Amino acid sequence: MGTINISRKQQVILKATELFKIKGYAATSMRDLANSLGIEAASLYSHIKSKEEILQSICFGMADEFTRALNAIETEDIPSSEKLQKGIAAHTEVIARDLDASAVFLNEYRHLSQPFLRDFLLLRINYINRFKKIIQEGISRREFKDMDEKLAVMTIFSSLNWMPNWYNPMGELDKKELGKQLANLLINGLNQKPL
Amino acid sequence: MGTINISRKQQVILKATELFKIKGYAATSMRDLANSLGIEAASLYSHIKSKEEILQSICFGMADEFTRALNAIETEDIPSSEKLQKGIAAHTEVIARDLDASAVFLNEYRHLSQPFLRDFLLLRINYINRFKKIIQEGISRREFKDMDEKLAVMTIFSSLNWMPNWYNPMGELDKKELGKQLANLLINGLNQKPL
DNA sequence: CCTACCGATCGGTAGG
DNA sequence: CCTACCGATCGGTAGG
Repeated sequence: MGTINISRKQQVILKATELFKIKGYAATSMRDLANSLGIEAASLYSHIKSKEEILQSICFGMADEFTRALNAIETEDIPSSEKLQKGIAAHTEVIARDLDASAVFLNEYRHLSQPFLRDFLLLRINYINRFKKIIQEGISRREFKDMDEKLAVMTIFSSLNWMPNWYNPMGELDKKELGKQLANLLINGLNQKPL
Repeated sequence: MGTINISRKQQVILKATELFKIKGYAATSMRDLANSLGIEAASLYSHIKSKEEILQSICFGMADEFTRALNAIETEDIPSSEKLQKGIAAHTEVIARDLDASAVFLNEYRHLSQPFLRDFLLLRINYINRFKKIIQEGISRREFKDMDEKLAVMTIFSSLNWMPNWYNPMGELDKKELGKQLANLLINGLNQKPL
């Protein structure tokens, strides 16, 4: 339970996150993971209880990050478009901070066993509903156009959640700028504003 | 090679598509597939050569559908926003026509072995670049706002490609309306137009 | 962190 | 489409 053990466990989880992203959870074996850490497969089990425990810690850890990022924004008394813009920026920030873990969170959660899968899906639906409320509010205030709410919220999430598949943090677009441009594109569209 | 064999092979691929979507390619065993067809695992091999052959036929079949849907649109002499709107509608139509195969195409292609993976990725990058050109054209004509092109094209694709995760063809939003609303949201944004 | 090993399951073949 | 079976690999344990 000393510092060394804790740190080693984190190394294991970090490397597993990387492999789960690249190959997928099911196609990543404990031997793959052990090899890329330079140890034997059996040795992993002095750090973690099971393969799934790693997936659980990634999925629920990220769920917690997303949830907390939204907490501050939700109750502010500002226009819906500003609230949405801040929500998008917060979500983008969490993803950009850890692209590998985000990819696993987004694509591999389905390999959680019960009751973890059920719990995870509840957290996710709650989070989505909080964004949905912001959009509904904006529509009822006639700030946003009157459109299918599910389509609007899913379009926003999909745009944000595809990021791990293309965003290069070393590229010319930095995290802050990315969040701003994404929010602007979704709220104001691709077309030039009329003068 | 009679009609019965061909039809049975299609049944196998159809059921495999469904399972690959739900459980993922790696986590779906040939015994899972055989069981859900009511036969023994070994019997599958009189219809298909290997597990991966199924994945190949799904991935390359869908790639072909997407490519062909775009062909007619590209060369029309119309405003960029109209071209983009038609491209989005065509892409949406292909996805909505087969949500399961689309999900496999989008998420499971990475389990293709070489040289299939390489070929697949080439087809995909070509397709994305065709959309990118439409956007670049619109920006240079000052029809679209001046923004990061990669971000714009990735945002559009992500919105379209998330559909298999949420769209219910039995719901209140029909395919045509979906394509229209998606294109409208991406091109004009969520905000109300100023009067 | 290792050696040695477990029962279960994998994709696939032989032969009918 | 089946029975019978293959070698390889899986996640994980015992014991040190």
